[in-house]
Order: sequence, then C-alpha cells, then structure tokens
Amino acid sequence: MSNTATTTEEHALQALRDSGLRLTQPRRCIIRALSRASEPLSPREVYQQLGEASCDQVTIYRCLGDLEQQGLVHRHEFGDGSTRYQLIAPDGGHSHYVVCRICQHRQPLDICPAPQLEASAAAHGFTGISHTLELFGVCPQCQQGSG
Amino acid sequence: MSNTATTTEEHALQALRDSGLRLTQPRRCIIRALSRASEPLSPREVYQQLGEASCDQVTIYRCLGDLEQQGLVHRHEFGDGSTRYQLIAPDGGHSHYVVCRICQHRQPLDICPAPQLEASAAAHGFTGISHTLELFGVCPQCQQGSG
DNA sequence: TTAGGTGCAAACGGTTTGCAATAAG
DNA sequence: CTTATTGCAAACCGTTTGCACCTAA
Repeated sequence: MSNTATTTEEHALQALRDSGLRLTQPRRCIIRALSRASEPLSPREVYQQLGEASCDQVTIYRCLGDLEQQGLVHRHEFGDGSTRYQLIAPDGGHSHYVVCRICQHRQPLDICPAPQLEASAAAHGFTGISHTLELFGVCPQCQQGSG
Repeated sequence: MSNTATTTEEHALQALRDSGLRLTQPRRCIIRALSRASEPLSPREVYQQLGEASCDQVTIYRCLGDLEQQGLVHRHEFGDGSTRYQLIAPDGGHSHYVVCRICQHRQPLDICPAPQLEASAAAHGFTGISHTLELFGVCPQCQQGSG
C-alpha cells in the first residue's frame, strides 16, 4: 500500500491548498482519517478515528462541509440518520452500496451511472454536477432468517 | 386529468388493503395529498396540505414509513434536512431531480438507471431492492448571478 | 370484540450557530 | 499582522418513542 504517483490523500490536501483554504492541523487529520477508512465515515466516526489527534466535533462537521463544497468527498445517505463521507480519488473514483434494510450490512457495488446522469442534468444547463446514490434491499443472510 | 384504469392513488389504497394494513382516515388523506402533489412532499408539507382533514404530524411520519416499507413511495433526500416522499405509479414510475446547490431549485430528469442498479445488487443476492438517487449542481440562473 | 392506529407530550440525536480565542500564511 | 479557523456552549429541528384512547375490520 505504498503511495503511487498521487495518493487520494495528497490529492485532497493539494486541492485544499489550491482552493485557498488553509491547511490546518484538524483538516490534515480529518483527511487522513478519511483516506485510511475502508468505508464512508460519519462525523462521529471520524471523531472516533482521530484519537489523540482529536479536534472538536463541530470542526469535523465544518471541515466535511468544506470538503464537499470543494468536490473532494462523496456524500452517502444510508438512511440511518447520519451522513457519511468518502474521499474521492484523483480520477473521480468513489463507491456506491446496497444497504440491507434488516441488518444494515453494506455491500459495495461496482457500478456508477454518473456519466449518464450528468449528461442528463447538463442538458438542462446545470454545471458542477455531483450525485448521491444508494440502494436498499434485504441481504442473503437476512432472507434466510425471516422466511 | 380524469382517472384511467387505475390511478396511482387507487393503486396505493388497494396495495395497503392487500398488505393487511387498515385503511384509516389519516392514511387515506395522506395518500391523497401525495397523489395530488406535483413534487415529492416532506412530512411537514403533507401536514400543511391536509388542512381540515388534518391529523397529527406523528401519524404522518408513521404512515410515510409504512408506505415506504410497502414499497409504495419513493424516498428523496434533497439535502435540506428533511426527507421527501413521492407516490410510486402502478408501473413503478417515479422521478429523480437535479437540485441547485445555490437556490435549491429542483429540475426533474427523465432518467432512471434502476434496472442496471438492481441487477448489480441482485448479483450479490439482495432482494426487494429500492434506491435513492439525487443529483446536485448549479442551475443556469445561479450561474449568471455568481459567475 | 380486538388488534392495529392515532394523538399528545416529551425525549432524542444529528447538525448548526454565535462568539471569543487561536493559528495559518 | 490579518483573517480564516477553531472550540465551547447552547440552540435547532426533524424524527422517534411511550402510553392511553380510539376505531377499522
């Protein structure tokens, strides 16, 4: 897992600098936490990851908001009441999931209809397009358990 | 706008009956409010629509939850802090929107990658699949104002 | 008759806001 | 130096919960 040309983390840091936002300690830590996560993280989860490098939860909310506005993170709404964020790769890469309605288990999928969607939105004159996409269903295990 | 074979409203009422849920006054009114709306409605908006046929807001939350569980409404998360619901047509029809990040204006789109998505989720053994999909961007008018 | 549904009031919990103190550039 | 950013405390507000009463079937 050594870094390639430009890691997702480096990309985010550089983009922050370029956008004129200050590269503060909390922001570095939050970006690092996101980059190390294997799944999208909620503000609370980021907070828990931080440990000693901790900062106030409010700072996390604000930072994640900034990152989203800069198009550096992808937002997920898994329907459990809290928003989660995932660092977007330099090439725009991100994930989508199917969430089990019963046990909340998340299965990442290998699809993203983004191009098609963005074309449709662009046709109406919209720019700077992003999206949110989640699937919900009942996972194999929970199907057994309940009939 | 006279009704065809089966209106979306009738379909929902029948489905509720079939599922064993009781056809109460509040549920009828809420379904009617949804069927008359030209856009997805939040619990609060449903409440405001009801007028004299009013019921408690808590009842609306519960009813919308039931309808979603029965797969009769499509859930939308426009990112403004409240969930919105849209009655699903007998043929499964529903909409997706691009929401302007600046003025919150919503533009309905004519696309839905559902089949592709569901196939992907089904490949992982999930059943009873539904989805949530929203696009975000800057609308033509707001581009002029700030650009 | 009898579950399932509803209303009311109160609790919950994620997120936002105001403002003084702090640190990045 | 200057201004963006942070931390703390408190407010916000959509949503959920507990429980007694009501009503569809």
